[in-house]
Amino acid sequence: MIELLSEPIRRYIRDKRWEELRAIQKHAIKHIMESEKNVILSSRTASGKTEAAFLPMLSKIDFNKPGVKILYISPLIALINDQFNRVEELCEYLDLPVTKWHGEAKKSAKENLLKNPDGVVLITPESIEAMLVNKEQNAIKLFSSLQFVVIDEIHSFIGTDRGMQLASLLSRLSSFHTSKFRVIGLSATIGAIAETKKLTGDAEGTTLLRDKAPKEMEVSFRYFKMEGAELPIELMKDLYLEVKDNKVLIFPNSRGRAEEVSVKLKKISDRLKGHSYYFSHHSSIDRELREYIEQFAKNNKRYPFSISCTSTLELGIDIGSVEKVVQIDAAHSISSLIQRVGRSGRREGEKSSLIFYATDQWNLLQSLACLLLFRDEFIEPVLASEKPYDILLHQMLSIIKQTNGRTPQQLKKHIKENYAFEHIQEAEMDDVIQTLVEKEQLELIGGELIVGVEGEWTVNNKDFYSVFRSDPSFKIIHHDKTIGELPLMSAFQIDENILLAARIWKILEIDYKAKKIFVIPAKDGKKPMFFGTGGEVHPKIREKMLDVLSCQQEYQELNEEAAEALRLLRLDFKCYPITEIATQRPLVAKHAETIFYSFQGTKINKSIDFLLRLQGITADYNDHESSFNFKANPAEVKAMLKKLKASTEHIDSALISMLESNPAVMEFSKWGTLLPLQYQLIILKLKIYDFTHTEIFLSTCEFVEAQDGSKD
DNA sequence: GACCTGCTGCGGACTG
Repeated sequence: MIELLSEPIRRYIRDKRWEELRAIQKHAIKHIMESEKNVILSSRTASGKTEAAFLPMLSKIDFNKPGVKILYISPLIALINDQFNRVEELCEYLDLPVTKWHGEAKKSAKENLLKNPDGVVLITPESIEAMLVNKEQNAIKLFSSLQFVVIDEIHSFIGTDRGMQLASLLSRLSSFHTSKFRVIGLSATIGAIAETKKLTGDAEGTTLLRDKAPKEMEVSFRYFKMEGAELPIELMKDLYLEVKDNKVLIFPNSRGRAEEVSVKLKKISDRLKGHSYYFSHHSSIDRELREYIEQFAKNNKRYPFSISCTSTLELGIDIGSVEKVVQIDAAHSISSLIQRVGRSGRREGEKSSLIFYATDQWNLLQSLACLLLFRDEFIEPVLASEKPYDILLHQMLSIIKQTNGRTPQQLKKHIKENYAFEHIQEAEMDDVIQTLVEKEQLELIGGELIVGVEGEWTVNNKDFYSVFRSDPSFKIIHHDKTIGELPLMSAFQIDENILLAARIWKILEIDYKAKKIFVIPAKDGKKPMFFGTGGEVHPKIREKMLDVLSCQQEYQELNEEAAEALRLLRLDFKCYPITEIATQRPLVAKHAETIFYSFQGTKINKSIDFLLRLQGITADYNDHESSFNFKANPAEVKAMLKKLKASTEHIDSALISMLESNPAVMEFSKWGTLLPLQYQLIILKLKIYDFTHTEIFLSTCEFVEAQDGSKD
């Protein structure tokens, strides 16, 4: 395969003394060198995907064409900085310049590139947006003869607003071109092949190359029942013994819990004279501090460490030799579990090691279901929206600013040529333009649309370039040093203690105007509170949970306490015999109450909850257990649930009045709040609810009641 | 019962 590569690249491989190319690299070289198609490369983390893409790309590019040759797009700045060194080392063999272009990159480097556009540019989607909006000329100068576009961690864009924005940006970049650039996508997990291919703009012209070679994995489950709000001390002691001599990542699912874990481990370690390398890593921790932790984990070979983190350490930079991954309570998705497991045993021949801690029966069941689906190679399928009206609105504003004004016809022509919006009709574009004019985001003057009075505020704000929302927060400061940022909330009080960056702090002073909180170290404290919107669990996970509950299979990975917890939960459901996992659901009568276990995904549960409220029926809905608790007998509950199906025709008007009375409902979509109500409705029904599958579920659902009749 | 991501241009003060 090496003979296909250019001489300088072969020299690079010789100098690196690689004995052999990896499987994904061989395939990538063949496909990139010998065809003109787009390519998606999928193989597990640390399998050399970056080289798999760059070795053949750099062999194939035409050096005689002017401008930047390869545009590498990454979802994270940290990843750009990490990849820069690898790509630069490779490009030195070709005398090809490599430039970082993101918000924190040096301005001088960007100016150099503009003077002499060439080589490889590493960029974020938001920086592309900013360049198009503010300096279209720069974008033309740099990017009008691109030969390759690389999208790293491509799965993180699929099915998201940011992915739609990226598709639109690629389409806008390609309009500067006379010839086509090829797209190369890189990922460790591909759950939605068709959607991933679509992101390139040419699904048919895209080949997926996948190396599925599995990694050996050791798994164990532990069970420690949590009473109250804090993790059980027994769990912490067990966890301490597990982590004290190893390099470990701990995923406890929330920032508050991450702080609780690192503070408590540190305390135990202090008492037992263990090491002190216990850290927390999440978005509220100051960037410099996070980088220090990443560098420590990456460069240190000798010392054990434990980093208690959120999804900040799921993607991106290689933090080196992690020996164990600990998951406390169920991960919210399989794809996230895959990324987390992939963080350990990254060296060739090393095993991955994964320990699950569950703090209640339902979390145990969900974790087990996730592991089984993971082994079945199931990944949540993600569907990109065919009608991303909110992203359309944002891109319309962006195009008008970029072009200094366009007639409505010209604007619509841009949109029609943009593959991100291929399913949106002209009449729908007219509606969005009209609402932008009504809200003075745009203004129609002399037949031309320009940025309106309100629009000036929108497009000239630095928050314009992203499609995701960011909330205001307070800086936490100790001795002029920023430790991190916490979301704005009234609960902050002087003398109160908070946990942040694996330490306890006492609040000295709050400066509301400057949004700063001054702190000093303290001895004891509580978790910081964070606000979230609630996780979304896929229906397949819930179905698997019901499957595990209904069968008699025993699992080697469960320790004694975990096995006992599962046995007891199975016992609770023993008299509700389920044989059809797809349709049968338990209806549990208890005293004067009846509990309906839907074993459905979060969207369907939310839809059922909404329909119940619409009927004026009160039921206590708990997504964690996927249950609805009614103050009624089973016969009444059955009748109520069957009747729900009939109420679906009133959904739209009910949702519209909800949007009218409470516009905050739409805040999950940054640009959606500017849309006309009927379009807000469509986005709401797609992103938060799923009435279509709810209706199917309710009409096929068979309620299973207690068989022995002994349950009252 | 959630998590994460990104950022221009300009004026003015300051540093070497």
